[in-house]
Amino acid sequence: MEANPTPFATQILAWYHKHGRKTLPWQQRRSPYRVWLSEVMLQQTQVATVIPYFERFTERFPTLNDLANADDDEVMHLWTGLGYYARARNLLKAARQIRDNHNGEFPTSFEQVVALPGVGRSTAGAILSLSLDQPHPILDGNVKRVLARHHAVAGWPGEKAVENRLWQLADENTPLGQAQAYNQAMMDMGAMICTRSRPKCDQCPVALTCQAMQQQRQSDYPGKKPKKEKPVRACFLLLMRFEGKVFLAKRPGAGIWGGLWCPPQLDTKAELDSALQPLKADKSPQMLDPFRHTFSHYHLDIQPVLVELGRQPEQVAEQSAGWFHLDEQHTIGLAAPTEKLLNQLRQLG
DNA sequence: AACACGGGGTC
DNA sequence: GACCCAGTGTT
Repeated sequence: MEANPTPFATQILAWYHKHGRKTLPWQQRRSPYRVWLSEVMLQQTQVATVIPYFERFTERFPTLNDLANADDDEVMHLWTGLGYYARARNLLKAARQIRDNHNGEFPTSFEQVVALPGVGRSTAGAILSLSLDQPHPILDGNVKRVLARHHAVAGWPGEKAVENRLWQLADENTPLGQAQAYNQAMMDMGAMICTRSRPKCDQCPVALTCQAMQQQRQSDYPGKKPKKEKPVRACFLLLMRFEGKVFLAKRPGAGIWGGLWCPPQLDTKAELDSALQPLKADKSPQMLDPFRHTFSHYHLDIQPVLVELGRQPEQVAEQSAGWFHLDEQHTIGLAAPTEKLLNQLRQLG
């Protein structure tokens, strides 16, 4: 960390004061709680997507304590569609830790913040610098791209050596007394100027010293992740409908769609058949349009199967499962494909 | 269809 | 530390 801004930081700060973003929702009524929530939502997710989620979330849970006392399903419900649902589970876990171990006050030391579930080095630095102007560097995807290009850091940032070099550059350039403005500036630079494709180098405040620009190799930095073939898996999702209600079961906390409500998933035709066997169906099961859902590490080809039931099976005893009215308000978390399927059912009538 | 995006968990 | 896991929007 530098007491005096480097020439690079000076240019970045000057650009920020003229062109940076200062009206994002989490930049208003700035607090560690609001910045933490925004930073967790912004992990893997773009600003434009996050804004409406952030607004809904903070309206429902204005304070850390409101979140700590929230119902799990309601938190997952407000996260529906954002993806990476472990983030929401960690968020709630962290809120309860703060309530129980820190008297409900958001911790202000780096060690305490980075110890919260779902908060790593970069997110902890962002929370403390953006909300309290503490001097910590950050290294999110935007900052990585700006630094990798400016200093021509070759290689994929997922490799430890590359990541270490980028952290070193981030640390060296973060000005001690202006970490808040500088870190926000670097994120804005990555989002607005030094974009992944077609960077706006003509508007860049540090173009003159940019190594990638000098080599005309902007698109070579940062290095790309080595690609692996994604395996394809397939499953059936069983949509049982009875009097406008559909059957959903809550998935276990670990694994895909953890903590979300989902129609029964059958991995083979045999499993599907035995699931259909005991049902009193009005008519034969109907195959809906199949579609592909891609996770970070595999493709899932989903064949939805709709069964209209003549009566409601007595599975009520089962915990964490139940019948949900398609046309009534609910406060449970759904994965994006589940939401899509329920909307299809509403359309089908 | 390929790509990008921080952190957790497990060994 | 090295490795695997996790969803969605953009390009």
